[in-house]
Amino acid sequence: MPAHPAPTLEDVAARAGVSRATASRVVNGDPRVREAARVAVNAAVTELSYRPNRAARRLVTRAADSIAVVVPESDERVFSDPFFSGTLRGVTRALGSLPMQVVLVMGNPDDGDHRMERYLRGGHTDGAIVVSHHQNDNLWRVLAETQLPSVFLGRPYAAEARAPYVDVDNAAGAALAARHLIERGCRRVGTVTGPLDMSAGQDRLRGWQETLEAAGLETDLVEHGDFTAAGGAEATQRLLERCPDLDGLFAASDQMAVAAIGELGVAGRRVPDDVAVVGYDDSAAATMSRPALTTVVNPISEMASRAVDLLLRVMDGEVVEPAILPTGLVVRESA
Amino acid sequence: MPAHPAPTLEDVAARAGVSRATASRVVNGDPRVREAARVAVNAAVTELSYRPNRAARRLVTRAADSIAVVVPESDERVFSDPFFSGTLRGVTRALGSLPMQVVLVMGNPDDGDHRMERYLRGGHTDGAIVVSHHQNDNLWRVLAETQLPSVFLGRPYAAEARAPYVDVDNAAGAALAARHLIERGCRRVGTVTGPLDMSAGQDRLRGWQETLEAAGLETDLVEHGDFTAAGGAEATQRLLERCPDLDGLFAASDQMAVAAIGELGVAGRRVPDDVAVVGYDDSAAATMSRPALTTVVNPISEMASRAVDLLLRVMDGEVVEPAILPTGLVVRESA
DNA sequence: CTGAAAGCGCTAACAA
DNA sequence: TTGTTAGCGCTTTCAG
Repeated sequence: MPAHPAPTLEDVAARAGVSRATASRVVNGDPRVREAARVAVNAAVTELSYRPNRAARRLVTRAADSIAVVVPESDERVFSDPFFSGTLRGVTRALGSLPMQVVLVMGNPDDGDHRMERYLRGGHTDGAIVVSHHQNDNLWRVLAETQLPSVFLGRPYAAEARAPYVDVDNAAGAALAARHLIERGCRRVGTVTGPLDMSAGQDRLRGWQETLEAAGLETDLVEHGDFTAAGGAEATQRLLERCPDLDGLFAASDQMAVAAIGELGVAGRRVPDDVAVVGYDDSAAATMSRPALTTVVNPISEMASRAVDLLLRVMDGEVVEPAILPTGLVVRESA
Repeated sequence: MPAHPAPTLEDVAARAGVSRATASRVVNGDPRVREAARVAVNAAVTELSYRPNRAARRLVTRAADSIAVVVPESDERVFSDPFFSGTLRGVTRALGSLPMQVVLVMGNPDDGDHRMERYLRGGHTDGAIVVSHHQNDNLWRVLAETQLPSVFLGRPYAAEARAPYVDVDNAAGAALAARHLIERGCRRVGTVTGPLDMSAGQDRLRGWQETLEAAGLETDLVEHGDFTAAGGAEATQRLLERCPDLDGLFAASDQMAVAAIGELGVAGRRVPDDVAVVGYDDSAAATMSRPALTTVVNPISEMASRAVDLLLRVMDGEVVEPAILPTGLVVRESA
């Protein structure tokens, strides 16, 4: 076995004929070093293929170096919903060139396996962004207890969770969708909701409901979905059974909206002529769908950058306020 | 600003009235401590909400604590192909309760952005598992230069890459598929390949080719795909144009096979009656597809555990041999 | 511009 | 069973 102990800064310094301090300066790009010394050190570094020991460096600089993106969902969900890839991408981008690792922590805390909680309590990361928080996942409690700097992407469900968050006004977004449907002339407007143990699911339902009520329409056409295509398809079927003369539909995610359009097609309804459909997210699927989806904008990557921004500040010990981002409606073909 | 400096083991020890060493023992679960001391220390830990400093611990134990799963693909790809979620899940499982972080490093090295290389060279992780390595991604070179312990999941394309890997015999798998098609009576057998800048793509093509040749059949019906559904659909269309009497099809991934079945349906062909289709991966999509997919088993999660196993040993300084896992064919409805 | 020296917080012999 | 004592490899004053 290569009993080669990894070369240390000491070795580099020796080889370059300078002190450890000077070697350190060169390695870290400190300008106050003579050219000759710099060259010598750099040469030694490559010859020895020296790599600084992160732990040692970190111990003294006290620099943070990893944040967790926490997603209390099965890895299956995580990898099939574009929402998560968008978030992860946004986080990565926002971190830019900061030398910080992003650790993706997935897992369903419901099914007895407490790996996520253990991980978070283990102090393996310097901060956390919680992405798809549900009513019962207790994440806010764990986070509060460990005092791990953290921010929620999406308002936490529990009011006790006094953690900073970034969100959009989901109710307002849903209201936009409902209003568009009503103004289009729809009178039997249904909705396929998101998970109701998430604030986004609740808020979107509420926005739809209040808008319909204000217009004097019935709000009984509610079917529960879970943001996934499969869930959306089933919910649409149920809606169609209950109300064959449905003429407008608000789905709380694009994935569900696309599935709904498929289901509607199977049932012989034309979109938007027979049933107008509005989705939520303005994901890639919205433009690729036939007909293209009218949908509410969910600024995922902005939310991700804001979350990173907040988190960095929390890690700095700052006290920050929640951020609410604006939303809007994109009108395409489906409504 | 909570100018609170984080409590150290020293503080805990003081509060518990023991020495730092004893406190350390308690924190690390060393059994050789008196019950009273243990209780006192634990109390102090919670009161002070003490969390060990990882950097300090690591500095002395020299224990590794994070490995990268490197995927030179766009995040879009990564999040839409079940192969990657399977791999990631397998890696996570195999790591079990080892206190090691898994860092997902994605990115397309082709498009000028060298973040991945920088990251790898930055020494941010203690090892790497490279998942979807392409001919030109130069990963093996970077890895060799940095001497970062690493293993490839899938044989590296470049012969110069003398890194350990785990793989299945992709050619044998493809041969299984081709033979099944031939024995079924197919005479005009086409294939939709994977990316040909990956060893898996190449090997599967070769296995198909050799088997057809051995049976005295034509091997001209080759269309290039890229493992994705969209790529598979397009390739199938081209195949159908070139050869309307196609009666057998081997697709190098389940995603492409499912897309092919869809495309075949659009073109008025019945599966398997008019065209028999065999996929590759035995992913979840294979059982959900209508008709259910006959497909070659790709033991993703076993490969992932083996990769972890090898990597751990490489990180220990051991020299390891590549591992080749067995494969097989699962016959369902599509062929 | 450079070097000497002082730790960062922790674990692991070694003694007691 | 416990405490004492050395560092782990690095950065950073502080003198020179």
